[in-house]
Amino acid sequence: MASFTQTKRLLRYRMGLIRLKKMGLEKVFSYTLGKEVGVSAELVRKDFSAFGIKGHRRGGYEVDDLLSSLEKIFGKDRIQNVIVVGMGNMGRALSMYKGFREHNMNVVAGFDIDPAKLNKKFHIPVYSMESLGEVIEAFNVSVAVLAVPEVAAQETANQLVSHGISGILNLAPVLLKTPDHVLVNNVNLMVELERLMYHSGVIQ
Amino acid sequence: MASFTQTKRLLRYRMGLIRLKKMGLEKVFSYTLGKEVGVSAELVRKDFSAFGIKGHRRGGYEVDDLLSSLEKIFGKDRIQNVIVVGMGNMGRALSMYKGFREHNMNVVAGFDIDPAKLNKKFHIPVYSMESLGEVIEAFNVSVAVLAVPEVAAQETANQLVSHGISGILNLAPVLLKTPDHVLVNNVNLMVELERLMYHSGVIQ
DNA sequence: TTTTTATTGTGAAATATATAACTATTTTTG
DNA sequence: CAAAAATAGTTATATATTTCACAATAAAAA
Ligand SMILES: NC(=O)c1ccc[n+]([C@@H]2O[C@H](COP(=O)([O-])OP(=O)(O)OC[C@H]3O[C@@H](n4cnc5c(N)ncnc54)[C@H](O)[C@@H]3O)[C@@H](O)[C@H]2O)c1
Ligand SMILES: NC(=O)c1ccc[n+]([C@@H]2O[C@H](COP(=O)([O-])OP(=O)(O)OC[C@H]3O[C@@H](n4cnc5c(N)ncnc54)[C@H](O)[C@@H]3O)[C@@H](O)[C@H]2O)c1
Repeated sequence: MASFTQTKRLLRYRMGLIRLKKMGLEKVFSYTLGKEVGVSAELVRKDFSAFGIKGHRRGGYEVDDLLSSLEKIFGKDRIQNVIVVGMGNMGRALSMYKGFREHNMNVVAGFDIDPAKLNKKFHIPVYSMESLGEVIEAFNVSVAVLAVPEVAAQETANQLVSHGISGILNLAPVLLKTPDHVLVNNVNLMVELERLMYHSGVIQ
Repeated sequence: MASFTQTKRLLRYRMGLIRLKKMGLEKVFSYTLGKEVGVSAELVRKDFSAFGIKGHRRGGYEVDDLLSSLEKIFGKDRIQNVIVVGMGNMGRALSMYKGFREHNMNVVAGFDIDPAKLNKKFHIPVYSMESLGEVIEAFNVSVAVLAVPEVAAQETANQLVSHGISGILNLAPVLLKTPDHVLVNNVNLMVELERLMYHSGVIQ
């Protein structure tokens, strides 16, 4: 299977292609797309080649063909259901984000331990943690976004795993211990900001 | 200078060490810390070695020494001021996040183009874009978080650059064109979720 | 005190990732 | 129609990153 980094690029090509298509482009060259997403032309071609995506020599790639190939690779013909656990500042922001829906990811429900956060009339329904199993089954959910405080992250992850979740997008700044069949993708915004400061020369 | 990936690890060591210290640890071994943050023991040692951080043969590393070394490297003895541009769902969540302050990053102000979002009584003051230069200068800000819609991202980034910002944490799913002296760190949460789905075997 | 053990520090090897250089093919031009 | 130009596809090379292997050394045990 593709590497994690390569997958990231392919998904960015897809986003870039959607933009280019909106601007009226019907075909792209490797360097056009590369420039759009910040990747060298050679790497664009290599990535496509690795996935068996063909262009036309001297003619570039058909935008629609590329998009449908990528759509197939990433299962974008179907809608993927997702849940958000922890409906605080971050969880609410994510649950209201329109971008997910536009890319066929559907946040079907939120969960929280705090009774004050439970709300059936919110943008999406927010349930107590007891309903986790039920909702996961009903909506055939296998991926969850974890947005609970650091101290609760591991315990909550355990609950998710025990209810059959196999992918966690973890926003808490802590490493989760999970079984091998569960994949965790950590996004640590503090670290992202801190290293930006360091490398942009703000420090010292 | 260190690579971007290495810096990320060092910052995660720091967070892990803070946790371990809270749990009462006074010294750590490379494999203890490695386990805490998900890095091999060898790499932990190499990273420290690369920054001239010394441990004790057979005695591990002193937690306090490590933390103060890392604090020095990342300028954590001073408070770094940050602004958030785009006070929508994501911008507001970030501006209210306590974690930044706990790690000596201070979100001093928010900015928005929408008059309805302007508010001096919010958790942080929210200004119109006209005040950008003034606030950046007053608080000596060099790093900004960009949380405006995709279509406005490039234009807004240009404004930031023209006011002297040299680091941008970009949350919009688009590549920004900036001069060489400006560093952009892109965090694309959609791509992070999509590739989690792909690699966790949800797709197909 | 000597031996054993545990752990750091680091050079060598392996692996992964990206770039460069080249070939093949198609289109365009003269 | 032949030559030139442009671009995909691919192989070779370079660079970056991680792991392996082990010497050095300090602490603990005998
Ligand atoms: N807000 C941000 O901008 C931001 C930035 C970077 C990282 N993060 C991380 O994202 C996570 C969420 O941050 P936040 O600012 O939204 O926090 P928050 O405190 O606003 O919200 C956390 C929510 O989780 C709920 N919760 C607590 N324990 C729970 C449990 N055991 N089970 C289910 N729900 C539980 C709380 O009731 C609350 O609603 C944290 O780990 C934080 O470190 C947030
Ligand atoms: N909300 C999320 O969970 C989420 C997730 C992933 C990515 N993002 C990205 O983060 C960015 C912000 O998302 P959001 O959900 O907060 O959007 P939002 O629409 O809720 O907020 C955007 C804010 O930016 C302001 N704005 C618009 N144009 C501006 C301009 N030219 N200058 C200054 N301010 C301007 C708007 O008034 C609004 O307040 C988007 O690029 C989005 O794609 C958001």
